[in-house]
Amino acid sequence: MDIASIIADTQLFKGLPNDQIREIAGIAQKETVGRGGLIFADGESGNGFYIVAEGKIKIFKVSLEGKEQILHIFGPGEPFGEVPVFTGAMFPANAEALTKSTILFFPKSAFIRLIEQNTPLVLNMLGVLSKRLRQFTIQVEHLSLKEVPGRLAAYLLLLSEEQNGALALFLPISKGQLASLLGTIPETLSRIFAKMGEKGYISVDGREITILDFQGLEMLAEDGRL
Amino acid sequence: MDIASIIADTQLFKGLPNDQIREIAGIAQKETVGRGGLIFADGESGNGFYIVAEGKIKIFKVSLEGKEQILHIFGPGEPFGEVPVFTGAMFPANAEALTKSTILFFPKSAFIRLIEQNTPLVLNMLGVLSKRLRQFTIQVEHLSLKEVPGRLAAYLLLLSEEQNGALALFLPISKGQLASLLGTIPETLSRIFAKMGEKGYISVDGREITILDFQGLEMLAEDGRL
DNA sequence: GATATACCTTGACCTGGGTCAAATAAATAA
DNA sequence: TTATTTATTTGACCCAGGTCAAGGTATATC
Repeated sequence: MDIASIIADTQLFKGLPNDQIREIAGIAQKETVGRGGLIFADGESGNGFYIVAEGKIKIFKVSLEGKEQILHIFGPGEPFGEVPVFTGAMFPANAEALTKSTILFFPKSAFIRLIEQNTPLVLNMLGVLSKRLRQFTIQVEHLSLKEVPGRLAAYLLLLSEEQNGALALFLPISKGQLASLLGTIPETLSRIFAKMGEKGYISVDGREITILDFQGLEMLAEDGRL
Repeated sequence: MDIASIIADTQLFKGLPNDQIREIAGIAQKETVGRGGLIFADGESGNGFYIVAEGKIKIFKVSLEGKEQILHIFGPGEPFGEVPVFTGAMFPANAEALTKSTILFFPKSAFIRLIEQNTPLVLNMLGVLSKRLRQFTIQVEHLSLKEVPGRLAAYLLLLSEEQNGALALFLPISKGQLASLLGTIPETLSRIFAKMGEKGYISVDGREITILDFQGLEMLAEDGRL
């Protein structure tokens, strides 16, 4: 698959005329990373940003004790690592491939040159950043205003929504990764999955989750006591 | 003070030519809010964004049980409420004046028109959003990877840095607000202030904090055990 | 200056969820 | 398949920090 057709249906570049797309594709460099491969590290200086072409990339922080907190998991079409491009500062987190992945790298200088001539692109970029900002709002809200069962319930409802209302869900990431994404640890997540099963909210079979009590889950996500 | 001179030295509009500034000032509406006044509420649709001219505005979420989590506190020159302008979605949080404040409102339609003609403005806007994104990265990191003493230490160091290295600090917000900003409650914050005093890191007298052991605070902010 | 209204502190107590350890179960490699 | 690594679950235990309750101290209003 060539670069132009990959980027043509990303949030960031959609709606741009074909010649623009080709121009942008011209500055992108395709790269491959193996599972577990580090793409950039917290504190490194960035001279460009990325878009996922294939695979899954996690953005995360690590504490001194080695505990990890996932900030985002990005899939095909999603940009990441843009912060240094517009602030000049360092990457604020780490990026690592969760699976063997193909990514596109957009060098800062060439991209800034493009952006200076093109307003729809710029509005897309603003839209992407704003959406991400809103996601963070929700993440902070969950971390400090909800308990872990509430966060898990909210996550499952989000998954269901993404799969247009399906009740049979398949976790897109491992339970260990999910624990980190929810700001907890695998042991705790495991216990909560078990308890949500016992109480009849869901049934769990490996990565396959079936929602048995949608309304109940919604209540759990809201006021959170399991 | 007229609108043009207020906005001329904001992050967002600095560096723009004078006639541009005047044009932008033309679309802004000055408003006044009393202490405790609500500017917008979580879930409301936004048809514009704001810049603080005078006073202090807190952006926050509230849980069903009424616990509040401050996401940001913005002062003069700082924009807020921009997310709906670029996503079309609702405000993701509440905004309330902490003190009697003057704010400028920029209607969405007029602002989008401006942005479409002007690239330095657009790059400023991208810079502002990116910086805020980085702040959220840090906030999530603190909430899930640090304990409360570490967060407080990091906050005090940030304050010191903002007051170019001063060791005698004055809290810009009440301790209750600070508790919410750090993702905890006043009781816990109070105890931690007391303990940090006993251990000789700081001395506390109302809102006046003096840093006695800068290095110690840095260690506390890093690996966090008090 | 008195009275009301925040704001802050301290104590006693409890619980969500973390740590440590060990047993399975899956997944990947050989 | 078998071996080996990696992911998940379960149990026993513990502690940071939350809740509830009671004073204490500013700050504002009349």
